[in-house]
Amino acid sequence: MATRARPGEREDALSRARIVEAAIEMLDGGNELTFRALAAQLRTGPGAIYWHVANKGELLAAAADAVIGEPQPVTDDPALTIRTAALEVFDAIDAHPWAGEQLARLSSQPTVLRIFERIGRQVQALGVAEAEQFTAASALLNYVLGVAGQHAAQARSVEPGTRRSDVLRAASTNLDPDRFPFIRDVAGQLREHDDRVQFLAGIDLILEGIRSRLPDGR
Amino acid sequence: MATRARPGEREDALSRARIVEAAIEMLDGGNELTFRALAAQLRTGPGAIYWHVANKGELLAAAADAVIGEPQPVTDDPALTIRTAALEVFDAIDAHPWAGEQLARLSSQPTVLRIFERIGRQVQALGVAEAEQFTAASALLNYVLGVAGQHAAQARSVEPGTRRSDVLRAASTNLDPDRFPFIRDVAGQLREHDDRVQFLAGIDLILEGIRSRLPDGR
DNA sequence: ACCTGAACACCGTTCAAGT
DNA sequence: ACCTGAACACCGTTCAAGT
Repeated sequence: MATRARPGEREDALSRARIVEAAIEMLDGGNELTFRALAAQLRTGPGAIYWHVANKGELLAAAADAVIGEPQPVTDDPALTIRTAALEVFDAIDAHPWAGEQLARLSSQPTVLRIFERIGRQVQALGVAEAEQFTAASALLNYVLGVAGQHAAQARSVEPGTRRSDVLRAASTNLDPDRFPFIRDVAGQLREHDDRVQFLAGIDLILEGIRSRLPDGR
Repeated sequence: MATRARPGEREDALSRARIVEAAIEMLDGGNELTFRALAAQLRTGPGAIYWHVANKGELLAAAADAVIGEPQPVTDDPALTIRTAALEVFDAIDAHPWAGEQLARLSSQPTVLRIFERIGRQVQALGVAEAEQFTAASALLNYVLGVAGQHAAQARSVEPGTRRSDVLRAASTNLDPDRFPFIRDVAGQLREHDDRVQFLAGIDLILEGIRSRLPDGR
């Protein structure tokens, strides 16, 4: 049996890490995650995976968690750190849209809590009053998760690389302009648009809301 | 055959409206939407449904759309209208968490575009500069969709009626306090918390960010 | 302890056949 | 035009049996 073993690639035993890695590869390839296909890829039976992973949901969560990554070091500018953290998440879901879908449908899972923690600490560093910290951090988190979900939805429905503004412009063409005047207007304005820049603009807007409530100025 | 026909309830022919209605009933009951179960409920075969609905995704989208509802009349206070519109969405996803999941994973679908349009028009009415309108409306929309997804995720994983703050407090107990100091802090502060009030506080925070950029003062 | 793969209990969807 | 329901091509998950 000619198993094409690439040089330096030992035929490791099955492990949670290898399973998650193979799952990520599969999802990144645009394929649906299936225990049968995954087992075939790992040259084993579907039952073997269940020794290392409880079920499909856990595997998807683990794959998303692996792809979101560990936090970057903080800077001494809390707002900058928040922007950086948010962009990290954006870049991760941009590279792995399926992870964006997971993020949006996971609640209080380690991955989301880690993002929340990271944002929350910087909210504290900004000097937000105790009573407002939860609101501020939640607003940022929910915005990020909302974008994650929309980004994933788009990746599913259009060709990769299509910008949100293009989708919106296309959608607005099919819309009754009398019922959707705003979308018509705004779609026209959106000539040059970068989803990443747009995402950051939203973060900055929320940060401005947070700042305007700060006890002392800035 | 004793079909228990309630008085005044004619045994209508199958229709898209009846199918969507039955689907909503099924989802509200906490059951998974299945073509077989739905067909049984409608006393027909699964194939019959396909004459009126293209596939499961379309049916879920139609059910979510039906449940989000038509916009309320606008007031002459744009901020108030935005708050009202946001609360309408929150109340709908609170009553039908499965619809929240759909919202979060649908992009540029009529339902989401309708919410976006509603928000966007009020953003214009607030006097936001043209170049900022898309950012402002997107920030609000993505926040709403993020909450929708989280709310749905929670409804799936805990008993109905559990508040986000309780989930967070429970989660924080299992968390390493050294790695999650913020969540630990904030979970402690969250004694009396209403998810609906909390949701609105986030909307107000973003609105404040929008206002702080207004050309003229308020 | 870990792996195998057949088997179980489902799915969404199609389609020939009916009315 | 609309409905029926068997059939197709899958799923996730379990579990007896192996090593």
